[in-house]
Amino acid sequence: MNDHTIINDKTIDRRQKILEILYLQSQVKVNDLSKIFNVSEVTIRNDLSQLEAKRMLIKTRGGALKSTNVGLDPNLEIKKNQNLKEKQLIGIAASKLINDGDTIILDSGTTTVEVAKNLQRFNDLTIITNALNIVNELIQYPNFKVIIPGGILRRKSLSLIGHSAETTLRNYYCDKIIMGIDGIDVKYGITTPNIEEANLNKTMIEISRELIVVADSSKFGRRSLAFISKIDRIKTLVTDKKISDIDLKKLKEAGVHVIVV
Amino acid sequence: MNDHTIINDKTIDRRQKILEILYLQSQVKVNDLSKIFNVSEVTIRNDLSQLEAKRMLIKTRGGALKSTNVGLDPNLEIKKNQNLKEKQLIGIAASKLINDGDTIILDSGTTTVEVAKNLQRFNDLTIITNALNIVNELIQYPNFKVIIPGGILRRKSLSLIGHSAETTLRNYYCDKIIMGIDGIDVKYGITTPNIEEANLNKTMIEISRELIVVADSSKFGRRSLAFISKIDRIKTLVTDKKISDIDLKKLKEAGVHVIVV
DNA sequence: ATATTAAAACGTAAATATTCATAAATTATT
DNA sequence: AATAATTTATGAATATTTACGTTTTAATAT
Repeated sequence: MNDHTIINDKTIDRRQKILEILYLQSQVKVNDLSKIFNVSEVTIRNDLSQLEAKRMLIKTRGGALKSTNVGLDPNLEIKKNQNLKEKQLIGIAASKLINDGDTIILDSGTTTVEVAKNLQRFNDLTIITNALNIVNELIQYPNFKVIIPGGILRRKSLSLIGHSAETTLRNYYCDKIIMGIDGIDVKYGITTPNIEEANLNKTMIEISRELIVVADSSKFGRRSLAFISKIDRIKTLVTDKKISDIDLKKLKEAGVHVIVV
Repeated sequence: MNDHTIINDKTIDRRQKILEILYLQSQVKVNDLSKIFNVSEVTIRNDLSQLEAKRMLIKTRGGALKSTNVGLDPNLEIKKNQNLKEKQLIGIAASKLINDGDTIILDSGTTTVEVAKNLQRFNDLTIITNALNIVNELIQYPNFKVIIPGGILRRKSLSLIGHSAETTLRNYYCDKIIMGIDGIDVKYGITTPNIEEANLNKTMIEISRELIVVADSSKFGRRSLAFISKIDRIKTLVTDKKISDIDLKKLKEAGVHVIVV
């Protein structure tokens, strides 16, 4: 496959790269890796054994395959980017639903970050967000008014939650809310794993005229702990083309405008 | 680890340079650094351990990698920062004024960031801050309760200001506020260039039992636009040894406890 | 189909090299 | 003199390669 060698004497770094290659190509071979990193095959086997012991891959004869339960390991940055391309397309499409002058809420989440990255064309937006990684993106737009309701830091989602956040939010009324969610089920509605986050989301929806949901197709059929809203409250849903025909049909029946990218 | 470690100039310089090299090259090796700085590998390993404890890098066998910082803007750390060495020493000294269990306000500013970097030894702190770069540091301490009053983003200081911030703040009462300022004059008091920021600072002082000011010596004799407080409200001031004897004398006469690093 | 066989991949162990953690001794620094 | 910072020294842990015998695979002959 690839002849040229990467010079690298860092064991940990090599193992990280092995994982990256594995995630790009779904499988790796011992002899390939040996050539790529310019180390003996025994070393590569040793690497694969170590990684297998940490359940980050499954060894096979001649190489290794992706682990099935990698999703359980929160440290894997790689997984975060798995549907990145879909999320980027969704982000671009969702940004087109915004008009200059709008007041919008940008909810926390990796998909909504992609929306925040695509706001260059606007001159005048007021954006309310409780997610610090969204704020980080918004800093680049010098003219936007950025309002952070505040609250108690939730590290896992880098968002601010709690009673005071909800109280502050009720002082505002918005044109649109763009919300990322953890699960969407055409029957049960949209859900998220954290109860407090769900409460905040409910408040956000209440103070917004229009609910836009961004969700890649992997979120469909998934049902998380905390309920946020029924499907028919959604005005527009932006997702990718891997959505099933059945889901698509049911969404349209519920009056949801679906944009597929 | 020692709670009362005082770090000298050379060490701080070397560690800062290690970080700079790390950010330029994405990885550093123990043996390279040992040659570059002409110190033993044990010293370098010690440096890397200290920096890892502050979540500024990740140690690997043979060296270190960039921290997979989940925070907001890791590259800003290396940004040019005047009097950095003094501020680092002030930050370490000021952190010793905090007790486990305290509720404190950490104001925005480059010196207060240095305080936030030195809170490893605490198990239980509640920290109220309106500065996003401070929050960025606080993310690393999993047990601290971090409260952000919220407000409108002021990009220049990465802080949140406005009426709602002040309203929310008045719900709290704190043991200590650690405040960074722009100017301090023994006659006129402490000042800052932004009026809204000054208003917020006044509120912060009102809800705090104890005012601690951190200010490197370059701030003395400087008078900014907006007044924050008189000198005698300050309980403790932490500054560096370039402070003049006259200033030092007058501060002590006003009842301010001065810590010189 | 079944047996045979060569190539590929494997595991294991021994030898070597690196890197590490630790503690005691030494050298600044205050 | 006391505290920090650093170095030296040492044994432990980890990483890597080479070597060698075994197992698996897959192609070929029976």
